[in-house]
Amino acid sequence: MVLLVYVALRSATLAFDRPFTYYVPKERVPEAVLPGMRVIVPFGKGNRQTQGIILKTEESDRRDDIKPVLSFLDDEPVISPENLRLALWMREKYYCTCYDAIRCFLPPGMDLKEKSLFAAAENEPPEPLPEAEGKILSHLVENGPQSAEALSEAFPAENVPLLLKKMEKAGLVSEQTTARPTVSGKTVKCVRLCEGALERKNLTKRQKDVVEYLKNEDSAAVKDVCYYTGVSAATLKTMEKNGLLESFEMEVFRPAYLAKGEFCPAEIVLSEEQDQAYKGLCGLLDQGKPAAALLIGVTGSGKTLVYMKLIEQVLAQGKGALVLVPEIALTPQLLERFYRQFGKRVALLHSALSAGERYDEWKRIRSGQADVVIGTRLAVFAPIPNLGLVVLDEEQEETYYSEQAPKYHARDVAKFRAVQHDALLLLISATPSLESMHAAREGRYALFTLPNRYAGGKLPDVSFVDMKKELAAGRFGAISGPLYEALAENIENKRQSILFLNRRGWSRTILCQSCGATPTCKHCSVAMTYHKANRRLMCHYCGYSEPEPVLCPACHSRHLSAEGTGTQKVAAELAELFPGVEILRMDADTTGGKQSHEQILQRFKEENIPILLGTQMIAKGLDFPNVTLVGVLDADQALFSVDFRAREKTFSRLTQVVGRAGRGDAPGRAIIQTFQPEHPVLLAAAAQDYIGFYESEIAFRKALLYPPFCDLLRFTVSGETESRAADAAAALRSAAARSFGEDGLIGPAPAPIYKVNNRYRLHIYLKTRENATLRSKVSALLTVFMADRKYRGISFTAELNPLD
DNA sequence: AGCACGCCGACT
DNA sequence: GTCGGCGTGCTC
Repeated sequence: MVLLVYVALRSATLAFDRPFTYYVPKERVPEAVLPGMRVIVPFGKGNRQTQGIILKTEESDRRDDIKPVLSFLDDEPVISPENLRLALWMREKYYCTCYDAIRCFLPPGMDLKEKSLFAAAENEPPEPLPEAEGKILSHLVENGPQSAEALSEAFPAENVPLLLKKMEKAGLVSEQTTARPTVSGKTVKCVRLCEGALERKNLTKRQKDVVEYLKNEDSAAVKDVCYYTGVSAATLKTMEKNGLLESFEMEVFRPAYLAKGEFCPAEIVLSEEQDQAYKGLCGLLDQGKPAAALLIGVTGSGKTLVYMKLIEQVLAQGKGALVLVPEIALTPQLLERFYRQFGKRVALLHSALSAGERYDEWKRIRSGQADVVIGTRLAVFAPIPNLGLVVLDEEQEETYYSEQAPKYHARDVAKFRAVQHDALLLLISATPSLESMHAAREGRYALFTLPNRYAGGKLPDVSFVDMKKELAAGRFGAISGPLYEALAENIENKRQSILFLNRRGWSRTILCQSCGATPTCKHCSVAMTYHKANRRLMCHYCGYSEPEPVLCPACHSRHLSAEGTGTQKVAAELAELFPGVEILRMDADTTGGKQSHEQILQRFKEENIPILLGTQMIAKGLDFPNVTLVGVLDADQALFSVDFRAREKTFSRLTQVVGRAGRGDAPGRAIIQTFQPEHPVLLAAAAQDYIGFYESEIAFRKALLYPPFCDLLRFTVSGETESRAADAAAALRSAAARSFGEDGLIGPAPAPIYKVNNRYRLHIYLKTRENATLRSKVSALLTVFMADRKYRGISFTAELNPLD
């Protein structure tokens, strides 16, 4: 009898991702061999060592060709059996490999990357040794074990991989695989110039740029040098080798917003309305079976208090709570409140933490020391042993959807976990997603509403300015007449105003004044973003960058200007309209380096600066009592999108923005500039009429069969050659038609951003209903195409209900 | 994906 | 005669 383990491999791809069986040797084995432990196993013809996770163990007397586990990386599981089950569910739902799903549950330092080193063997080499092999051997003796890459670099003239294989067979070298963390700790790699580097001749153009940059800097982080000079890290490595640079590790410090509040819990007192919601939610909590609830509360209705009190209840029951927020950097006040109320029981998880910090928090959570976990979407995987409550604040936010594999939605994962633990899932929003509200209407979620602002605060008066009329009256500026009046009045009264550009990002680009051309990325079909800090054009899709052009690349005109969301332009206009009035700008230029969001907002609050100008990014979670005017400069931007969620997004953003005014005792007002003042979505947002918006939008979705009335499955096909990608997509469509029928099948069509990173991308959509049969058919389809040699270099992915 | 095996062309 | 090209098949 032997102990067999079924292992999910890190190096597996979707095309052959299945459990592989290994036997457990008798020696050097932990006391108990359990699912969830990491192991190193030999894989493939060459028995290259790879990491895996044990999914299942089994006693057996099988004696066929099974390989042994080489080593165990843990003496206890790093992932619980429930979470292992959740990972398997994710694999099926998100069409990712098993290990991709498991990786989500591990702190980054625990996802080990295999690295193999070659060492010279002990035994004497035979005398007639080919010259190349001799060179490598003495190099290994002198410098110790080396990776194949390092050896290739040292001997560029030789075919190193081949030689190594030969030498290994001959017993001249041995390969050792070690597992190393993929991320290092809290340090950052820096470089400085070596002495005499300035006098050195024969430098390449790139090297000269680096020297030029470092001359003034003393030392700088590698990633900064790359950013500002546009060279790659490889260039710096070469320079280090040539004695131009020296590198060292420098400690990095915690970001300021992690400053923790004092622990001084206070009794949470609820208003009658809040208390009603609270009591209802407590009822769901106590019934000992999974429950889901949707809490709708207008901005400023005190939703946070309700769930904080609920968390106290959960903790009293000896269970843990998980709170997800869309973006940690925008919620410093919330964090402070949590630390004040729950002290050391709070753990924080988000991607800006260093690997070490994340690991520390992970351990505190797993051991039960921290049982109130707050974080962004990745916190949904926190190893809370006894989960009682999961809260998704601002549940409609897109940041809960992961853009990288596995492309999960934190809401779905949270739902699964809540069911597993008999816990309560609480979704919170002023403007819930159509999906969630629909579920509430159908009775799948309990529904609670907080219709009034806390402490009697009133919603702002909202008025529209028709920009068509402004244009007709010969006013072409970004600030309309009525908005100007209102701003002037507010300045007069020493009140504060916030102006929003209703756009998503805050990028700027270069526009030629002569021919209207905009530089686009060489590798992607998108406009390059202008970065003032390094005076370069950068592509946000592939990272390519080039210096700011002097001449228009299309017509060679000298008349180039920076264009974009235009906060800068609007700021200039405001400065002209209101001479001497300070205007605080929050955009890519002002938040890039030293000044964070939080610092700008703090200045705005403390120094009572009259006007804050930014994109809608800044609308989240702000609470400034002295802000009595909110202006939206271009409300209809997003409405023109082809995306069927465009109306929903616009409504949600605008509602949020309008809610920023009048949070104190003074009444607030909002002025919305638009070319379509009669647009129903804008009218509904102005009235903060979520239900009205919901009713009309849900009718639309039903009529045209969009989610939540169907599931939208999207295949993405991409490849480096346009025609091959198109052929593959056409073939996939035919195959899809054979397995699902022609009904509801759309495409292939080029993706909205057709080319990314030199890959042409096509989409195929399928309007369907998701179930186990569909999932397995989709998996089978992907597997067939990915394994097909004809489509080498073409990638195939599938996503359910993507958000873009 | 990565790796070995295998069957054909151009070199010592 | 061998080195090495990349087509094919498999991975416990």
